[in-house]
Amino acid sequence: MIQTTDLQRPPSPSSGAARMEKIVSLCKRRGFIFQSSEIYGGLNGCWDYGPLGVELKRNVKDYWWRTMVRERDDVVGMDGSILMSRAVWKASGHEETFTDPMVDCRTCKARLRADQLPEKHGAKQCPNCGGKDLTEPRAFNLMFKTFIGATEDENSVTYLRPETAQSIFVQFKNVLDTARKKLPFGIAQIGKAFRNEINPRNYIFRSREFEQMELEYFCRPEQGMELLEYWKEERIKFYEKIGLSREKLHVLTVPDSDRAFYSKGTYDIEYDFPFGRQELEGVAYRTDYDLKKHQEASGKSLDYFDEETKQRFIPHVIEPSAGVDRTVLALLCDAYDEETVTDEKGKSETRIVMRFHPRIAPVKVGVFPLLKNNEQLVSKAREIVALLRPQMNVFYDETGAIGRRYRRQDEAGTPFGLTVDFETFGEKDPSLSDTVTLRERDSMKQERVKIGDLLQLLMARIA
RNA sequence: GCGGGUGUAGUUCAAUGGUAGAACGCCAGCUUCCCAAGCUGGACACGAGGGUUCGAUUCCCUUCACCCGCUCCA
Repeated sequence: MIQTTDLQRPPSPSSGAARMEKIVSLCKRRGFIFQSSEIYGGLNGCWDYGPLGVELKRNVKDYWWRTMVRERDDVVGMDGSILMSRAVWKASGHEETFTDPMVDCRTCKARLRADQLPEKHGAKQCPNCGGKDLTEPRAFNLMFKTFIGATEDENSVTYLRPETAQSIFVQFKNVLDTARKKLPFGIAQIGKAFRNEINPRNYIFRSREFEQMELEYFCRPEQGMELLEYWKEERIKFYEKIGLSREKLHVLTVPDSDRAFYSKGTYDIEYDFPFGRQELEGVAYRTDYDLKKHQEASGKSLDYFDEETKQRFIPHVIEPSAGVDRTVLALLCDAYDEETVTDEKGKSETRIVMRFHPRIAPVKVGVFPLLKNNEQLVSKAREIVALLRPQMNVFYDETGAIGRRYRRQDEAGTPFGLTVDFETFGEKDPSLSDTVTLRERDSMKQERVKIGDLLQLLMARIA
């Protein structure tokens, strides 16, 4: 059998490592992402966003919020605290599930629950290989434990939230009472969550502090499966609209055996990262599990009364839960491109371009006076910056040759560049007065545009 | 957490048991400069701690971080 190139096949992790290194290097060099606490040697699993990274990330969150909350009648937002009563985590099952003492078998490397190890002749034994060389048991909980108040005792314990979802469930009644929504409706939230991962890996993909964009969409039980499909489709559209390649997006139907016991169906939306195909978002049908748990534990009714049918029941919920940082990483990986450009003299070089969709690009337009030592050029360029700045993120740059400034913006992923030159003042051709060069990032093509038309033209291309 | 690898400027690399070089990038200046041009000048690095040594960026130990493979992964 002849092996052919399969374009659908995810990239192999080995070839992806080199690509990831380039992306990581660019992110540092251009100010997208830095290692947390870097001057002290770094902190495992934590990352900081620099000037460009924070703009990119903010654009992702803003677009999510706009399309998931503001442009919909049936979704409202909230912003919960990161610290919550320990009772929340007891009720949700998080505290119990993740406090098992674990041991490692040094022989076969298996990780085992210390309380479930078989004993032989008084010694604990590995059920996999029979080995007796085991590490000391360690309490292993993915939640970061902390203490509230002055005393550090058992009564003051709580955790940093490992997911944002619980504050939505816990505030379900308050939102229902104040937002005057009828089923089906959703509550959305964007916020930080924390998990003490054993082994953070793959740059910002799995980190210990991360941000989630979650929607809990409440419905009648009989609507659940249909809405699960609906949200899966909506969420794929979202990733396409922020510019991710459709062919790198995949939907995994999570098999019954891998699903949480309370879930009646889960889809994972995956992306082909350079290090392999990995989850961006889970869309899970969580039934009435969460609200029921909190109703039981708190003793407060969390049911819904349907005026039309006179029925009282606990709503079911569909949860599209997306990772912000993972989405940013996917955008960075998708946008990164190298191309060979050859100038008139036949000299070839590599151009690195971040081909972000203009909608999420950190900077929308760069404005450049052709020369910085010419008062006329500089002040006109400043005027254009002032004109555009109220509507979009503009970057002004006057240092170095014009080509250099274009290339800098290529690496930042800025889709448009505007250059003020002597033609702007109609020196040679009066018909060109009050026009500037508009340079397009991806094609490097240039066109001449009237300053008066700039705002409208750029807004149309960015939207 | 286990095994392997790697830590030198912003980035990519070099050299060395005797106080670190380059390229690109960055900053300043000159040039009616449209795709990283040229010239001049400039700033910036041995991840951290300990040990051996007269002397350690170099050798050893520890630690931190990153990468790869396991493991883990609501």
